[in-house]
Parts: sequence; structure tokens; C-alpha cells
Amino acid sequence: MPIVIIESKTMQNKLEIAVKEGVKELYNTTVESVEFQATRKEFEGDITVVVFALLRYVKGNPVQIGTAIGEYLKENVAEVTNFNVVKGFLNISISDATFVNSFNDIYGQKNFGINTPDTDEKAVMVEYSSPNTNKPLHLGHIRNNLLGYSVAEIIAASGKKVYKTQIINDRGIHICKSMLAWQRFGNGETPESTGLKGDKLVGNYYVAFDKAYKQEISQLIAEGKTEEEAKKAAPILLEAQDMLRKWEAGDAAVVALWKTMNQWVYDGFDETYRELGVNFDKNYYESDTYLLGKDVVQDGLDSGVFYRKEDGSVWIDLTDEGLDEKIVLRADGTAVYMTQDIGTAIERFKDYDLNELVYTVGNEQDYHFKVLFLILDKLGFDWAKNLYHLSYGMVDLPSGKMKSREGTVVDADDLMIEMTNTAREISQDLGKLDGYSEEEKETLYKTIGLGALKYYILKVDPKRRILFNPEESVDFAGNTGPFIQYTYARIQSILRKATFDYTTAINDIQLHDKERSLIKWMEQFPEVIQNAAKNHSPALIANYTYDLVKEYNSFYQSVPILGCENENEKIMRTRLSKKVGEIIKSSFKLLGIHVPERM
RNA sequence: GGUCGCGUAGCUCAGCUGGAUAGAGCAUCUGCCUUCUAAGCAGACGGUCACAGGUUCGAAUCCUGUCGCGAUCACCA
Repeated sequence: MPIVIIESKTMQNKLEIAVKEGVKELYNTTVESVEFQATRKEFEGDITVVVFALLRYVKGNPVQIGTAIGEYLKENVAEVTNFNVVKGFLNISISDATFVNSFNDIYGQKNFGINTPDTDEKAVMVEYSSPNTNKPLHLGHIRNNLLGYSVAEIIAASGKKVYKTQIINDRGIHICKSMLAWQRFGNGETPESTGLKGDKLVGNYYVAFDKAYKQEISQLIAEGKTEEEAKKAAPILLEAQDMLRKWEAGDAAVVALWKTMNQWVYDGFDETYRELGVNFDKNYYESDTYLLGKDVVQDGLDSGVFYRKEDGSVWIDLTDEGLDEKIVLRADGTAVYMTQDIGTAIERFKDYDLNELVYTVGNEQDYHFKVLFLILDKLGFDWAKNLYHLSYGMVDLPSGKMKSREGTVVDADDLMIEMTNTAREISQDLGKLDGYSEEEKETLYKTIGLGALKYYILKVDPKRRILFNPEESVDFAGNTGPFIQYTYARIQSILRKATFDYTTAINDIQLHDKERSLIKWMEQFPEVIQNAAKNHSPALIANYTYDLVKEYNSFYQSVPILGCENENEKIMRTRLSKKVGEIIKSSFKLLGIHVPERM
């Protein structure tokens, strides 16, 4: 069953009113709502009234009722040319002229389906990525980034102002570990001196730390300590903890090194983000926000939302909601993760005129966000109900989870290069790029390779886990990004070769069934965007685009467009092709995928 | 153990607020490049929608239970 509302809303509304009137006239009863659906391919007709649903209001035989209503519609609605009734389904045929008019209308709209932000509407903030600064980005971040970016684009296209943001976890023991290892084993290495990307360099020292740490643990165990004790007593760890304390105390040397190394990482991340095609309007840094939220804890204590235990730690009791008790402030008065998140959320609503905040974070934190949203609600923030956790499943490898220790982490930069290489090989084999410069070709390989990767990840429902097999690289044929890009490229080729004037509207033409069907698909595009925005789901956009392209290909590859003998048909087919191309482009823009003019 | 999520063709996935004979791609097999780009098109093969009950004119979809997989239940972030 294709998607929902098939006719433009107005057509459906018109039919709904007509059906209601018909029922009133025929049966003298009032109908509250009429259920419509797309007519299935095997039946004749465009839109179907589900007569079963009317049986609540009108008692009787569904076929007889359907037939009577069908007759009424044919008599009274100009656009209805015919009807048939199968079981409890009244299939209605709509005139070609209606479709052609609808298409002319769509064709005339510049950014069909894409809404500009309503200035009265408050904004939506979308947080995604939010990396730690001790390791390079990996496959998991790619899914996160693609999802977050795409959802932000989709919400923007649905007509809301959007701010994209990330919170960078630049503070804490993890970065101190890298810093310490760099001091010990680094010999003054820098990204410049080594030619390594900054995030890679810092990541290497994090690994070096871990190695040294493990050695010390083994040593201590050999000296008779238990594993537990050894893990806590390893000198290098103690030193890292000491470094964190110095950082918190503002020690000049430590802070300077921290700044330097973090900057290396940011430069590295920026490069990865640029390659991936994502960006941010605002960065938050944990080093600025980690103390936030503590004053709110006091407010919560005053209002009785929180309570203090004997040791001085502060808690919230959520057992009434079926959850646990949760700590919000340690006995020593320092913040925990939850405290920071409370503070950061409040800060963001202060910084921007927000109505909604979306957190793109993996599903292992479902519980955390459930609790966070509940706490904010209990603290009395009315926007708490507009917080949304865009939760997504892990990306698994055939060997299971990605583990840095076992070297199974799929590096983001490496993966993008690999995808580009595969695209290059396939392209060169096909050899269709005469006249393209090397530079243009390289750009194109990137476009296609990343198109394959992004589509592959985004077409899957966010909730589902993804199994990623690096051995069988992502497909370039079938339901893939390149397939859709390819259709776009072919359409551009048609438009380049169309020397006649196809911009004039055709009003009187007999449409092929598949053209009617294609127009129905187009009519749904705005609805699909709204739906995707509501459900935070790029997958809806991806699958819609694929279906549209399938429909387009299956007709226009069996029938000539430019070589068409009938002038009007030639113009109509070219116009339809052009609009399909535009919709592909818009739709892929929402997924963060570029479309090539040739490929 | 409690809570949450997932389970659809050999594989990867669609399937909107319940609707007609559950759809694609990959893989396997058959056709189609002197015609707008064959990364394509047309077709064949492939299903007890995990299982069992329930709700109703009608259930992959909603409810209950069972099984399987995963996540989570830290004074870690």
C-alpha cells in the first residue's frame, strides 16, 4: 500500500464533503468522517472510499451503499469520471484534467513542499554528534551526525527555525589521559610535525595511555595486588587524576596544554564534519557547562522535588513513576551527568527563544533522558514536554560491537575514503565521464560514495540497529543513494538535450496511467516532509524518494520522452521529468546528500 | 529480576491514525544496450509477518501472555 493521502488535500476534502452530502441525501444520516485511501494498482480508480467504515452510520450491504454513493459522486462531482465497487471499497476515477491542473500547480512552485520558517513560531534546537575530545569520530558518530543533521534539515523544511548544536565533552579524565601520555611519550609531536589529523594524533595518545596503564596494572598484580587494587593504584592513573584536579584548579600549564590539544582535535573534527557535510550553528563546551545546574538543585530542594540524604547527597525519588531514585548532586557537592544536563537544557532555553529541543543520542541512554525530562517537568519548566530524545540503535559489525581495544572501530574518515574509492572504481569501469576534468571526477566520486553511505544509513528506521559489514561494502545498485542520483543525472541529461520549449503548461492531454500515478506521488511530497518532521524520521523521506524514482523509471524507460511523436506528450513528459528531478534534489538535500549533474 | 526497544522472503529493509491478494532491493534464474545514460528496465523464484490468545465486519499494525535478541537499572559521561 503506497502512502496516505493520494489526492491533493483539496480534492480529498471535496470528495469528503460530497460523500457526506450524498449519504445525507440517500440515507438521511449524518456521517462524521469518511475514510480514504489510495486505490491499489490492480483496481481501476485513483482514490478509494472505505465503505466498511461508513457502516457505522449506514446499515446495509456495503456493495449497495458503495454503488449508491458512487452514482451520487459521478452525478454531482465534476472531477469524478467513473467508479467501481469491490467488496466494501468504492474506487473512484478522477479526470485527467484534474491531475494535469494539479501538476501544473506543483510545477509552478519554486520550492515545492519546502516551507520557510514561520516567524511567529519559536525555534527548535537539534543537538547531535557531541563527541569526546580524546578519540576520532567513528561509524557510530556517522549515524548520529547523519540523523541529527537530516532531522534538523527536515524540521527546517517543515517551516520551523532550527539551530543545530553539539556539546563537546572537552573536559574530564579522558582528555587528561591523552595529555599525560603526550607529555610522557610525545617528544613534542604536533599535527604539523607528524602530518596526522589532530584528532587522530590525540587519539593515539589515548591508546598509548591505555597501554601504559595496562602494563602498570600487570606489574602491580605481579607484585601481589588484586586486579581491583591495581586498577586504582596504577601510578599513571593517579597522575591523570592529579592532572584533572590541577585543571579544575586552573593550573596555567595544564590548562594551556589542554587548550592546545583540544584545538588539534577540533581542527580534526572540523575536517571530518566538512567531508561528511554536516555543520553546527552553535557549539557548547562541557568545560563551560559542567558546573551548571547546581543552583537549580537548590531550587528543587526548596520546592521539595529533591531531598537530601544524611551524607549530604541530593536525590529525586521517581518510584511513583515506576523509575528509581536518582542522584542529582554528590555528597561533596559536585555535579553528576544529570545535573549538567539539567543545567544545560535550562541554559539553552535562556540562550535561544526555543520551543523544542531534540537530543540525538544513542538508545543506550533512553533511561537517562526519560529521567531528565521527568525531572525538568517536575521542576516546573513548561517546555519540558517539548524535549525529544531522538534515540537510535547501535551500529553493529558482523563481529559484534565496535571495540577500540580490539581494533574493530570503523574510523569515520577511513570509511568515507573507502566509499569514495569504491565509487571511483565503479565509475571508471562504466566510463561515462568524458569531458570531465580530474577534479570534477574526484568531486563526483565523493558525491556518489557518500551518497551511498548516507542513504544506506538513513533509509533505516532510527530505532533499529544497523548491521554494517565493512567486507561487503555498501551497495551502489538497487535501493541505494547512487540509484536515485543516477536517475537525477539522467533527467538532467534529458533537460540538456531538450531544445524545445517545454515550459508552457499543457491543459488538455490524455495521461498514461503511470503518469497519473506519478502525479499522485508528487502531490504527497509536502505531506511526507511534515510527517518526517513530526516523527523525526529521515527514513520516511528516503523511502518516499525511492518509490517515486521507481515509479518514474518504470514508465519513462519503457516509453520515449524526447523522441515522443506527440508534441503535447513530449512536453508533458519532459515537464514531469524535470519536476521529479527537482523533488529528488529537495528530498536528498534533506538527507544531506548531493545530486550530480552527470554520473 | 524490573524497565525500554526490536523480531516481516536465504540476506538487508519498507509497510502512515487497523482495510482489498503483505511490498522493494540484494542473491538465484529469463529476456532487453543501432533509440533521451544498462549504476537501468521487464519477468520468474522466494512469506504461517517469532509464537499463542484477545478486541472486530477486517490485525504485520491495537491489547495480554510466552519465547528469542539487545539496551539499561553507577556518587561514569
